[in-house]
Amino acid sequence: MSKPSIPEGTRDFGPEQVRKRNYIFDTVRTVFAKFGFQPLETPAMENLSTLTGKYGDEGDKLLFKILNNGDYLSKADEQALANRDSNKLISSIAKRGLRYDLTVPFARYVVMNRGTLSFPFKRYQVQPVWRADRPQRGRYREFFQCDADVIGSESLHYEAELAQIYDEAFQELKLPVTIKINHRKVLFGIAEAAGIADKFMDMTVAVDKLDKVGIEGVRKELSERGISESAIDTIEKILASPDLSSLKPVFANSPTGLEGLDEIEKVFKYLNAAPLTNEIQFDITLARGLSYYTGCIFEVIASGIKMGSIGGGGRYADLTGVFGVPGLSGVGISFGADRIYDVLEELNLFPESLSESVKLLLISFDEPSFEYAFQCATKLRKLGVSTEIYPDPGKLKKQFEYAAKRQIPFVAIAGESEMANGTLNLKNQENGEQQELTPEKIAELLNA
RNA sequence: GAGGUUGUAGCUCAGCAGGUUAGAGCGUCGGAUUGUGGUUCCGAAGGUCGGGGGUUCGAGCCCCCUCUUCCUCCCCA
Repeated sequence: MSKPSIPEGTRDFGPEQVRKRNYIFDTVRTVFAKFGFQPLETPAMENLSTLTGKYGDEGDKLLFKILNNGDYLSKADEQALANRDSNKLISSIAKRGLRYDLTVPFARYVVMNRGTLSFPFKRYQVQPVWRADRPQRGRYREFFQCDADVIGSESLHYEAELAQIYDEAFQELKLPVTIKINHRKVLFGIAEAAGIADKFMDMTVAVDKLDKVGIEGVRKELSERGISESAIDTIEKILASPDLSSLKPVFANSPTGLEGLDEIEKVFKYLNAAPLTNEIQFDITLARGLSYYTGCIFEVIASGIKMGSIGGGGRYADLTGVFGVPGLSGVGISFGADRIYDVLEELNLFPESLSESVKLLLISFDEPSFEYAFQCATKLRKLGVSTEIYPDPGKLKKQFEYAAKRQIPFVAIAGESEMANGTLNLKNQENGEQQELTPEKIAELLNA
């Protein structure tokens, strides 16, 4: 028997970690609810047909597939098996997969329940997703996303509201961030202005790396992707003027690009009326999520720390279309809870109060006083005090040490004299003050 | 998925061209202290040296495979 282990890229969460994670989830959920989003949960596994083809070729590779139950090989594609063609074999031996994000399952849900939903439908969802990526810092194979999406409206004020949600949530978490915004039509506008609309994808992938590899790196990659020198020069010129108004003349011949600029301007107009705490900036190099985004796109970066994006989102004009219901435009954002956790931990931003679990520990000397303490514990819990009783009566030193290690703020001694008086000797572990009180008085004091 | 990297006590790490019973600090447990904690002192427990195979008289150390960690690419939260 070998030592037990857990799969690559997964983690256990101890009591302290769960408390901290819940702090993030609760914060985000509260903000979502305040903006009128309703909770939704979907299964960990989806039919593979729901998931494949939604995230691009890369995404399909990163999907976890679930092997069919039973004698799955009896129904396997003989030819694919003989040819060792894994890709072709999959559909015949796996019909389900683990969810890769929350947006596609949401779209699937909307389509299945379109008859009963009233639009625009706003939902939030906090659940784990799985990706067969190679794990790294801030990158896990199982991680939680906290999504808020609204489907069934093209109103740009939702883009502004989602930016406000980011702003408010990170303000609550005391984590300074930069919210980046761009528009896929603006990206398309660049390609159009450079006369390489057919190479739009290649251009976007390259341009996205500007802050990482610099302009020379981008030029090199554009060139490698078969884009002409003159087009590259145009692109460079556009990238060098990443100001909304200065882009308008450049996009004179790109109606799509102008449309994108207009939409971003409108979002900014809404936001100007109610300034955000965190910085929001237009970033013309921001690409992300090419699979289904069509309008505004967002990304959130934590300030002052090296970590990938901790949030992202955007508008997808027709995600439900692939499930047979076209014409429903949606927009949504996602919080990467695990990365936010890592950042908060590294910057020491979790509140102290999270470590406090039980408020009171009862300790005793012998069987009679233990029985008395047990009764007191029952009474105190009824009065709303989270109480624990030390299981082995006897040496006080040991029991006090337990309280100290567990960081329990109050200890109450149940001894002979206390038993006689119907009281407990309550000690404040922080300042050492001690007083003899009835359980009722103690509850009153600790609940205050 | 490609390349690199890491793995010794619960935790952080030592370890000698390959040479007998693998060490330290912290933590844990017991005692000094039989109604009072995070200090001090004393003592103890705890290791298939990630796992499997190989080379060797002999492997924690060398070779192969595998798992895991972190990193770069890809991509993303």
